Amino acid sequence: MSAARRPDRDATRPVYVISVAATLVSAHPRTLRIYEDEGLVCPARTPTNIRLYSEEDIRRILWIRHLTRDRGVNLAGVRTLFELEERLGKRILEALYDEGTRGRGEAPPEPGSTGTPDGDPSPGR
Amino acid sequence: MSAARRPDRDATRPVYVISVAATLVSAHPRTLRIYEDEGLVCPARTPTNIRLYSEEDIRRILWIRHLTRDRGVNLAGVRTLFELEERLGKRILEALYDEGTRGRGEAPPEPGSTGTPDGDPSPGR
DNA sequence: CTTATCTTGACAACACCATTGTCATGGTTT
DNA sequence: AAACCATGACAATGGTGTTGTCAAGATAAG
Repeated sequence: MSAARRPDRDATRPVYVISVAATLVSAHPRTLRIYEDEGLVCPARTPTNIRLYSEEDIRRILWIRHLTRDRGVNLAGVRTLFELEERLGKRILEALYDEGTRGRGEAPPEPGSTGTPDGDPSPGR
Repeated sequence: MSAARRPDRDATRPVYVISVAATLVSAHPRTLRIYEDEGLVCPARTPTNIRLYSEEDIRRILWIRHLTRDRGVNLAGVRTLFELEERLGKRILEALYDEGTRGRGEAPPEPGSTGTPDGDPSPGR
């Protein structure tokens, strides 16, 4: 217990540099910078301007990858969905997964496929 | 029993053939057929298989036009947004509009009641 | 110091998508 | 008969997503 009081395990703590983050989400570092330019993810920076991604950032990117690759949504659509979620203050995206897994075996929750232990990109383990 | 609410003014009543509907939303009839193929709109059909669009269909198409043209969302994104809205059973898309109007005390969603002849949820045209 | 990795910015290739448009053949409406 | 609709096919245009590279400079770690 008391894991919630350990900042070194905080999901918001920035830890991964861009090359590691890119590996975690099976994307090119170039792609991650584009996501940032598009305002879809905002990794922290070291005092010397180096990007550091947190676990939350990774999960957010995995959502982007799922929406774009599995559902064919473009970045503008992802931005709209994120904006909607923030505006409603709810995890509305989870509703998409309930449908995907229950409706039919169309979209299994497995966006990553390069040995990533994380099979669930939904924010909220 | 019949016509208790003047069905001739029901927003769900199919009235417009495709050429008229296309004019109303400033799109090509070809585009409207694509929307239907993509499952984004489902106009009624006459017994002889002619498409007839209702006011609700028109408004739905205007949402598609707004999302695609003004926000750059692709059809897959529109489908996801519609799916999310249907799954949550709320008019979540209206939350996107508050951003454009910047009005906090916007008119509350009033489902089921189409008392106003024109709610005009469509983008400024 | 040397090496590897990071930064921004630009350029580009590849495949895919949205929209409009046309053509053809045939059914429907007026 | 004329005008419209249905389906299906084909294509052109412009845009997007992703990856990739090259450059020049800053930073981290050996």
